[in-house]
Amino acid sequence: MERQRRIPEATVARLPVYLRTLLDVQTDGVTTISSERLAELAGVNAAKVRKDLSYLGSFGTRGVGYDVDHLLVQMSRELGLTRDWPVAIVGVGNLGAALANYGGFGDRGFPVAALIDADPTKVGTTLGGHTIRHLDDLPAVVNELGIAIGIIATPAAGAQEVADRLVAAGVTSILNFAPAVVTVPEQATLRKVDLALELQVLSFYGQRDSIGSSLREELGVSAESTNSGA
Amino acid sequence: MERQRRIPEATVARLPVYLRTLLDVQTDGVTTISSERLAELAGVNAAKVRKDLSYLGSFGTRGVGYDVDHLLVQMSRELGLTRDWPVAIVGVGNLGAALANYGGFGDRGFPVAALIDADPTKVGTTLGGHTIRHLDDLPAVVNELGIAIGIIATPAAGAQEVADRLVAAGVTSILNFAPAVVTVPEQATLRKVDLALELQVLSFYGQRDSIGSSLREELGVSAESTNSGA
DNA sequence: CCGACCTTGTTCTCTTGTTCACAAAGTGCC
DNA sequence: GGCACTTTGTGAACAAGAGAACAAGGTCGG
Repeated sequence: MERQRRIPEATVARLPVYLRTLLDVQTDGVTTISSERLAELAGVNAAKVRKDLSYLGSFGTRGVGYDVDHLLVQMSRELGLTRDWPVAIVGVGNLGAALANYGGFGDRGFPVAALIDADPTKVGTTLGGHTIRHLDDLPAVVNELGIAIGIIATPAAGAQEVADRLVAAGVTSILNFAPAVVTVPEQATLRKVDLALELQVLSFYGQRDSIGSSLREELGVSAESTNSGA
Repeated sequence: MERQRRIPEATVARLPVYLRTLLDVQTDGVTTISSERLAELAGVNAAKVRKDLSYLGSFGTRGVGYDVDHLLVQMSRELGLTRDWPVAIVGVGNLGAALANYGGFGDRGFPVAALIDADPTKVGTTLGGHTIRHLDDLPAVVNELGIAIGIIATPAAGAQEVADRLVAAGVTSILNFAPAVVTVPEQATLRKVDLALELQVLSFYGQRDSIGSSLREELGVSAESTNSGA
């Protein structure tokens, strides 16, 4: 009987939410948690929680719930959080600098290990304890520091080239902040954070609501409406 | 024959990508574009592009393609980008300050109109041309400045309260950067940007790849692997 | 004016994801 | 030890989304 190790993408994206929730309740001294409670705290459906957790092969106890510590161990292991993943930030402009200074990464297993930029006037300067290296040095930097994840924080125009260079240097996990469509070969994993997109989506639903409410004002009808996201 | 005005959520999230792509090609002087080409530039499937665009009721011309200008007008209208959406950033820490200074919002119809914080030592100070106001002033600020969108950039602990206050003040579009689960009433729209989550998802797939490649090394097999996101 | 060619719009099928509902399994009181 | 109660794990129904395929509609050269 072979282990069914194919975790759906949607589930993978929820595991970090469960993880964070579990860390919270663990801090509060909770040792056991039901799918119902976890669902409530994580903002999802209880059945979904159970199904998601079942992919981990992690067993809860019927009539009781899940052991928080055990679940955390399983989940951390599955997510690969038992080791550090050194991150390189490419593009030290406004956003890149903010990310470099953020600091919220290191304690969570994603230490910022390198800052990269293509601007010669920036190269050599220091930020948050790191000397900015030139984009051309990327392969060396990746090698020296064991970079596992690349964060693209360049303007849109440079994003694809940076992605290509990252992949060429052996970095197969990339997080793109640039407002541009970037593609990577199948071996690599790319995720994106797109501020403008998020705002425009909000605009879309906001407009709906506005139309709705002005209509409602006119008609004197009570509200009812859209929800999405989180 | 009633207009079929229900645009799927997945489509809504792609419209901004098409929009950006179309603006790019428009700059290059392109006046007509086929679904095939648009799909290539936007990194999606051509059939998906056609289906998405058909929701706009926007007609292309068979044998020719879509008129870029016309498509842009339709799309901007549908996304509600014909007006400005003043944004309030709540939480002027590292991230909040970076967002305030970013500036990439204003020119795209999302002017940062207010900065809010709960820390009395920050209130009254100026950043990027805005005086930081106290969280308690939120209702007044929203009213005065016509705030349409709230960005939560506080620590996790304060996020839910800020969301509640935003909604209470009449802001129904919220973008949450705090690493916390936040819920809003149905009338409101919430979207989230979760750095830690993205990195952990990359970690998950990265680990797979690593396992895969060490396995491949051992076995001398050629590569094949996971891709997700963008 | 016709025919070859192109590209859209849409239907159909398949896959992925969500939710319900319930049997199986364990706890703890009496 | 047995029984009432709780909660998991999962099968099955349902919903949403992706992609292939193709007919309908339009262009353009001759």
